[in-house]
Amino acid sequence: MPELPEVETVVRDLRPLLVGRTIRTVRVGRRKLRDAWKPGWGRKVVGSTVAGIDRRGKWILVALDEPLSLVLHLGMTGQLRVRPTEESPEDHTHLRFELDNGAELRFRDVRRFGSATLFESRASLDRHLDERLGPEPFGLDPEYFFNRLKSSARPLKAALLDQKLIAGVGNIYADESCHLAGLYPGKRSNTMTRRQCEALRLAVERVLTRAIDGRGSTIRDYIGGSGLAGNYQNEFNVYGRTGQPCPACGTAIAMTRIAGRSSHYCRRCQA
DNA sequence: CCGACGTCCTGCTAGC
DNA sequence: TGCTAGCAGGACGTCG
Repeated sequence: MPELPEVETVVRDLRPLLVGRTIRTVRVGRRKLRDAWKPGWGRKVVGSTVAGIDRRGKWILVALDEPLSLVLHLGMTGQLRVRPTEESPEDHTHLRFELDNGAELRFRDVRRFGSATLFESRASLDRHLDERLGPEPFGLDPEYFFNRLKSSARPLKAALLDQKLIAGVGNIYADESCHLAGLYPGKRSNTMTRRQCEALRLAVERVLTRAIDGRGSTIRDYIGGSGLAGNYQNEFNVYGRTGQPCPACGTAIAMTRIAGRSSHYCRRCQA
């Protein structure tokens, strides 16, 4: 579920609750996440103090005592929250990091597409991120964006979901960005003009910024690090609005399958 | 190399 | 009311 705005919200929510706290114990659930938490990591993490928490694309990076980093991905249904230790954990809670103040960080993920791993050097963390992620969408170089889009015949939708091209965009914000830019998500990316690339680049920035301002979007599972739901789902122009009127022109929003994902758009506004 | 598609997993719900 | 096929915000591997 969570795309960049949701991950950013989780990180901002958790920062004041985690930074400066020391990890006392780690408890691991039986069922495996996509990348299994390795036995032995718990021992390495205990006694570490959280130095910071940040985001890169949809990845959450928790800096511990040098050179350790806890790296989490929420997948489709991941939730990361701090709760009182005495409160019994919900089903599908896979990891619990007990802190030094009577609270614990909990990672819960119903579908288990998420992951939680420990990196033991700055170099290995950087390699992991560099192998998977392109630049962040904010302040993206227009020339880079244009060149990358021109070099591939895949649909725009596939390009926007490609984390190596831009980090952090997912299905919701790809659709919303295409609508704001007036571009059909199935349009071949190598048919884009410079002007269209620029419109798309700015649309992505604007949509993501507004979504962050709204604390992300809650469709079903998403909650922030403090347990609050997002609000941006109320601002959607196309996503999940099949058959409802386009806010710009009133035409019924259409839905189709592009790049293997449900894609929502306005036939009239987007070409 | 590229793009299309299947797969991982569980829970909810639309439709019968 | 009860059942089930299909779908869900992501990422990665495989196939042609």
